[in-house]
Amino acid sequence: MKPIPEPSKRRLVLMERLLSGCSEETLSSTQLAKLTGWSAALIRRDISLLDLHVGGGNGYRTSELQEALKRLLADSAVEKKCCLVGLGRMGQVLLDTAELDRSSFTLVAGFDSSVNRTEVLHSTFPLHPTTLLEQVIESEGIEYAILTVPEAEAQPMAERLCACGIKGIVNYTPQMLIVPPKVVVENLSLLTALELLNAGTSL
Amino acid sequence: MKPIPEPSKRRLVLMERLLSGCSEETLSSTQLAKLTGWSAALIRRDISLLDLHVGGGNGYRTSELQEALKRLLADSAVEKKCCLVGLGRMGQVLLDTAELDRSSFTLVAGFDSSVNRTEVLHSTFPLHPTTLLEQVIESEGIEYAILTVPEAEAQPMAERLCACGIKGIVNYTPQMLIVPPKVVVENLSLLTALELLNAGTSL
DNA sequence: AAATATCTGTGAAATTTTTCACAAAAACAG
DNA sequence: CTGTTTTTGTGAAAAATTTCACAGATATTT
Repeated sequence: MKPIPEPSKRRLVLMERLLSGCSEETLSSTQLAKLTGWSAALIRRDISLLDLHVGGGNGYRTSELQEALKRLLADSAVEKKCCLVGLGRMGQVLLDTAELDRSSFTLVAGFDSSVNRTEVLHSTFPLHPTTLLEQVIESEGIEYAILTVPEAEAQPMAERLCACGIKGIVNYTPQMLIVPPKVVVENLSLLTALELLNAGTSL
Repeated sequence: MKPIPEPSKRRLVLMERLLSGCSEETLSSTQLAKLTGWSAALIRRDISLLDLHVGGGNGYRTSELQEALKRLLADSAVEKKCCLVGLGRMGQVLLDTAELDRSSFTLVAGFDSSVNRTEVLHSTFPLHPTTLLEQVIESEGIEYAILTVPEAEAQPMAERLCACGIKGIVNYTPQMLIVPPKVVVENLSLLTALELLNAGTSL
């Protein structure tokens, strides 16, 4: 498949999120431009990556567009297994989040260095001590990790995750992770986000 | 001040985060390239935006570089006031996060539609019912909002925030927010992050 | 202090991304 | 069915970003 430009990927993901909360029957590139703030031409070129070919006339049928986006972005039917590493306050909130329910991502394991926590906490999927990290990730075929450990443990834990073949990490700590080129990281720390906001408004 | 390219901003923010957990005395562009995965030339051009002018020889002094980054990114000494909108499970975790402690961002108010919550929860800063949102934001001069309300309330709440002059929103909901061009949004939802990871590894 | 080695800062080239502009496709009206 | 309107999809131009390559600056060695 032809490679998709990095900026386009980010926009397509956001567009899919936009559509999931949109009630319009059809949407033209101009309408989408109004909603997103991106130019209509850019939106058309992004969507052209989906090979929809609706031609002219009315814009895109919302459901069709969203379906195509989901197909491209989440490989649709294929379930992607994820694990939660660190079951402190933040980890516990994510334990039973409904956010992934209608997606192709599934939480299948949680890890914490405190056996107390892994035994006391209640969850729909199994919780293990961190000692079993490598073993469980490999046997379950887990692809993505959600990192919610204390800042000081973030880098060492990232290294263990990379060593056992994880493909991507959602990093909730403010520490920037150093990982091999193959591994992708998305940073979700509050501090990083605020710095980006501030850079966006004032620079 | 000359405008900073969008991709550079994101890298500079991450570089600042990297340095905060780095023990080296000095760092050359080549070393930084190894750590970050970006090219050395790109790193030099990004850093040149800081007007450091260390010349040749050894690389950059880590502390000096970090200081310059902080100065550029967070406007250093000036405190930026933030508020937390939505005090559910996620909001409660952020209520007493230490993450912003050594930064120039300060949480100065929390809001929730349930008066029960605003009265029962304990915090170092005042918690208000959502009815007072506009009033408190304006009187306190709050610049940034952290949005942790249920998905269905995200868009209406974003509109209220924009209407009272907020400059940026950290969006913890998976819903993409529609905001005026002046307002900046950073999306921190788990689902969005996983979709981006997946797009990064497979497209 | 001269020679050598290392590294930054930056024009200029290369590449990537976005915008422009318009032909062709679809809807619709009379 | 013909003309009018709307809108997509996409070459080609423009703009933005990244890489190349090297002069010049700083450190180090002999």
